[in-house]
Parts: sequence; C-alpha cells; structure tokens
Amino acid sequence: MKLLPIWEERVKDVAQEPAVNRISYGLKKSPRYYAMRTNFIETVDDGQAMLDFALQRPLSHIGFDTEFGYDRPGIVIDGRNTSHDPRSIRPLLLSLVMAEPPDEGEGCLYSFVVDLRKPELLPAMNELFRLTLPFVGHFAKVELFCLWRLGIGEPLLLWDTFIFEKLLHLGRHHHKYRVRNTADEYEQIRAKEESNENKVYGFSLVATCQRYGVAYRMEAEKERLRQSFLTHPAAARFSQEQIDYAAEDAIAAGRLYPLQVQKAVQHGLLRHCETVEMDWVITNARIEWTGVRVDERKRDEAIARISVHLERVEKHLAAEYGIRNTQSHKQLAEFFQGCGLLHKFLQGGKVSFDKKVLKKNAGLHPAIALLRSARRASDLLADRLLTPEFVGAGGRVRAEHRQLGTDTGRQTSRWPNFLGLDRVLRPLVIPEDGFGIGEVDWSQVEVGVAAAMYGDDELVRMFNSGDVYSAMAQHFFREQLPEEDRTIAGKEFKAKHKVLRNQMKSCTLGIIYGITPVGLAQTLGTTRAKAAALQNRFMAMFPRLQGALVLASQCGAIRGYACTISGLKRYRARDGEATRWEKNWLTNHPVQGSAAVAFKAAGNRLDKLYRQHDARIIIPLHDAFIFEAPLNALGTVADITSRVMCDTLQEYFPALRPQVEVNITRPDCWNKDGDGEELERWIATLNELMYGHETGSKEA
DNA sequence: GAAGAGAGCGCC
DNA sequence: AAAGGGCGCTCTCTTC
Repeated sequence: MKLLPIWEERVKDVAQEPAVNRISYGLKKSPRYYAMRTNFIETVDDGQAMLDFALQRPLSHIGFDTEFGYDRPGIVIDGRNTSHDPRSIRPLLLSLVMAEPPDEGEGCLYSFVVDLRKPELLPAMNELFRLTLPFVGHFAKVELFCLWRLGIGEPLLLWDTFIFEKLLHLGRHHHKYRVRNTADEYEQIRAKEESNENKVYGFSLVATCQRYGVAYRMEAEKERLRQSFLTHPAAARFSQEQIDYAAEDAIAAGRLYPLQVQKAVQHGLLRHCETVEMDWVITNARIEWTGVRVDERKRDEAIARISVHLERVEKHLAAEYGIRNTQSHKQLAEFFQGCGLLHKFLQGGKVSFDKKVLKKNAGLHPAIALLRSARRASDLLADRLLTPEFVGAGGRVRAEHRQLGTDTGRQTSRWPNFLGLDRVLRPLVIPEDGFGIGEVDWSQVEVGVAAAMYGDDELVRMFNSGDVYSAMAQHFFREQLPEEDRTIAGKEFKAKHKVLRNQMKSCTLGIIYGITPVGLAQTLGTTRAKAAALQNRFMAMFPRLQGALVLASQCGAIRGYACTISGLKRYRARDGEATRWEKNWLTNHPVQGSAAVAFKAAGNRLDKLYRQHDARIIIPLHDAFIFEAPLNALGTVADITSRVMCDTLQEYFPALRPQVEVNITRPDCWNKDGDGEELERWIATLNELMYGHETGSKEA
C-alpha cells in the first residue's frame, strides 16, 4: 500500500495528542482526529483515507449498520407487516465503527458514515470488507443485502448481535409460557402485554442496549429517523441528524460485541456462535437473496383448474346438502346433527371434523368425500406461493427465512412458507434456464442423532446398518419372522414387511417426541393396552437410551435448559416440576436441535463449496438441501452435497455412519423422489371424484 | 373493525 | 385430566 504524505494537519494533531499517536505515519488524519467526530465520507480521498486508517490501526472489530430505502413498494401482509423483495433494497448510508482495544484503560471507537449512493466510493468499501476482523451488526441480514446490492462481498467474519440475543433467550418466550386461566385478571393482562412487548421489542437494538447498559442516545427519534430513509429523495443531502442516527446504530453494535462475547462465554454459547450460528447468518441471507423461480404459467393453470373444481364441489354441497360454507365448524355440526351422524364425529368429548375423522367416516355419507376434497382444494389455493405479487426481481420468489425461528434452533420460513409447501405444489418451483434442481436428504437423521446424543450403542448399530426401522423390526419381531427375513437387507425388508417396519417407526418417533401409550394406540389403531405393551417391549431394546432420556429431562428441569451437541441451549421460563410438555422438549431439543446445528454447519460449508460451480442452496428443508446448479454440474454438486452432509454429521457424531438420499433425476422442478407429476395427478383425482373416470370437461 | 383464540390444513 | 416435538398460514367465531 502506498503511504500518504504527512500533512501539516496531522503533525499538529500529533503534537497535541502524542499519547494516542503511536503509529500513524501514513495517515492523512490522526486517530485523534477521527475519534472526536462522526466522519462523513463523501469523496474518494476521504474513503481511501478511511481504508488506510482501518488497515493500519490495530482494530479488534468493526460495528456496522446500513440505512436504506426500497425501489419498489412491498406487499402488505397484514396491518403490521410488509414484505419487501430484498433485491429491491436501495442502500443509502453505511455506518462503520472501528473499535481499537485498550492500550491501558478504555479502548477507542472511530465512527464513519459513508454515502453509499456514490459509486466511486465502492472500491474502497469492497477492500474494507475484506479485512479479517469481526464485523458486528444487529440483524445483519439487511446489511448483507445492501452490500450485495452494491456488489460488495460479505465480511469474512461476522457477529450478529440480534441473533446472539435470540440464542441467549431461546425458549423463554414460548407461547405456552403465557399465563394460564387460573391467574387473576390483572396478572393475565400484565403477562400478555409483557409477552407481546418481548416479541416486538425484546431483541431490538434499543432493548438489547438497555439490557447490557450500553447508552443509546437517539431512542426517542429512532422510529422517525428510520422512516425518514424510506422516503428520502434519491439525490437529496442527508441531514446531520440522519448521519448521527446512522452512526449511533453502528456504535451500539460495536459496544455490544465485547459484552455479548463475555456473556457467550458465561453461557457456554461461544463455540456454537463462532462455529455455526454466525456463519449461518450469511448462508441464510444468501438463500433469501437467491429465492426460487416459480413457473408462472403452470401456477396460473393450477389456480384455474383447482378453482373450477372447488366451485363445482361447493355448489353441489350447497344445493344437495345445504352446506354453504365447508370451512364452518358450526354448519358442519348442524348438518351432521340433522343426519343423526354427529356422534360419529366425537373425539375425546369434542366434535371434530378434521381430516382423520372425516376419513374414518368416509363411508357414512356422500357429502364427506366432497368435504375433504373441498378442504384440500381451498387450502392449496390459499397458499402464498400462488400469489403473483410475490414474484420479484428475475422472476423469483423470495421468502423470509427466519434464523432461530423455532425454540429448538430450527429455521422457519414465511411469505410464502417454503418449508411447509404442500408436496403437490412443489413442482411449481423450477430452475433458472440452463440450471437444474436437486435434493439431498439425510436418511433418518434424528434417529441417528438421538442414538448418538443419548449414547445408545444398540441404536447406533441399527442406524449404521442402513435402514434403522428395518433393523429394529428384524430384531424386535425375530421370533415371528421366517429365517431368511431376519437377515435380508433393509431395503428388501422395507418392501416385504411394511406393517412391522411402520410399527417400529411409530415407536421410534414416539421416543423422540415423547408419545404416550394413548397417543401410540391412536396412531397404530390399536388398543391402549397393546400399545403400552409394545412401547415397553420396544424400550427394552434400548436400556441406555431409556435411562439417558429420564436423566435428560430431570437434570434439564433442574438446571433450566436442554442442550445440543454444540452447546446451543433451550431455556425454561419457570422453575419447579416440569410439565409434560417441558419434559418432552427437554428430551427432544438435544435431538432436533443438534440435527439443526449439524444441518447449518453443513449448509455453511456448501455455501462456500458451491461457489466454484455456480450452484446455490435454494431451500434448507430441516434435513435436506434443495439446490440449483448448472445442468452440467448437477451431478458434481449433488456429490459435494452428499459428502459434506455425511462428513459434517459424522464430525459431530463420530460413531455414526450417515447416509443420504440423492434426487437429481428430474431436475426441471422441485419434486419428491424424481416424480414431478404430483400436481397433475392430484388434479386427476379431483375429476375422478366428481365424474367417475371420465376426466375432463363434461359439465355436472 | 381489529385482535385473538381455536380448529384445521400442510411441512420436517 | 390429558395423552406427540417443532413450525406457518387461513379461516371462523368471539370479544373488545
């Protein structure tokens, strides 16, 4: 780097403050100069000087924040929420706070605000973000969007103060902790308000600063100033107040960082943050930034065909049976009362018209099949993936992917909810031209994780054998199985003894989720006594697991949290005896949470390894990665994905021999097992329902 | 009219 | 007395 000439001004500063200036040979302005003000950067010279400063000072970390508007209006979700295409973000200001560790006593913060509307400043910014020191932001996802919009690469090391707060309080605000009916009215109202406040403001920058005793000077003006950027005229100058406000957020993030790291150490969370969660902020942001392409023609056709069907079914139900609204519990109750069938819909003392009950009673009345079909049709039509407004830049839909959206550490997604997208609608997701879509799933990952987390060698052995449920069934039912079936391969057994294998599957998931004999009896359609006996015999296969589960819930209840393999914790919000629900999640979290941790770790690697192949993750599906890659690289990318997923899980759990299932056989759309015709086939069944086998246009 | 509870669908 | 972990989302019905 070229050193800049020493200026008179700097010499003067040095003379005034010799103690601060140890090594500022090349600097245009002295550290003291920068330390005394918010430095607004508008020119190339100033930008370069700032970069030189950052390169030459022994900084510990950099706090950063952006102010921005949007090129396009967002989609109004409800009264409180608007969804913006991240690609429409319009960066305005970048604030940076460079933190210098203390020589003795207190450290020093140097504050800069950069006008991002000036393209000539961007090369220096690009350089700056290549610095190998932590960049600290609060909800850094939007900062990353601003950088990417400007063609600036993300920082190599990132710390998100918002994500850390989420981690630190994981589980504490679960809705089931809201006050029960027994509490008096005042208590209820107070708890409700508190819970709402926590949800909305709990992890905001201001609230976070308050918790850490960090001064935040512009709290009263924050909302007004934040808004001011959304409507800021393109070329207008920024007011000093706007600049100060931008600086304040970066300063706050910069101040929070060392305090949060200290807290992380106290809670045993530091490793988790540094090895998984903070990198996932970048991976996750890129997934959101990428989005998925939707086949708009196929979508519109699907909407039309499903709507036609729904209208016909509804008309029929209204005309023949007087059911005007299939979604009204009240109307259904009246109707079935009239038929004298209402007692058939009793479930545990309550009348229920859910899918299971309707299916059970399908033969009782011709209206029931129509009801089911209408339900399904209106559910599909209501999916937000079908909303044309969500299609943003490049013909892609970008959902919000919420990191730590669940209290176990999993992700959630919304607007639209990709993670919960009905199988039938998945084929509407298609790749960019010249690309293909692939999917790699971990096989039975939670069973393996449960085995390893709870140290049960027998369950580990069965997991490692290939098909864990087949292995269980072969052992469990060994006396009733013909000799040759006791040792055949898992895949073969699966096909031959589906019922036996399914029993094992239900029992296994039952362990993971804490099912009772009553629940098991319901799923298996057997008596309570038989289910209880089955469960007992099943658990007897895994004594180690049984003991470890009891220990996990008891110790967890006492210390107040459950913990994953990486140290990620889910906390209780009360003391004392754990409820059934708490006992269940105390044993489940180490499993679901650890799987989520390994999944993110794998995703972080893929995010980097994909780059050489121009591939990208499009949907992180809890235990499967859906990716998009150039058609000629699809196989390679699938191999990388498989390898990384297996390796990562094995690194967390060295005893496991993980397996994956690869699906790249129909790369023209997202599908299950290379199918791709899910939607068409479902629509065909509609026609069958209404008109027998004559599918098509004949009017009813 | 807004907000919340409850039921019910879908996903892992 | 209930009886399976984690979610998003829509719809109905009630309440304020």
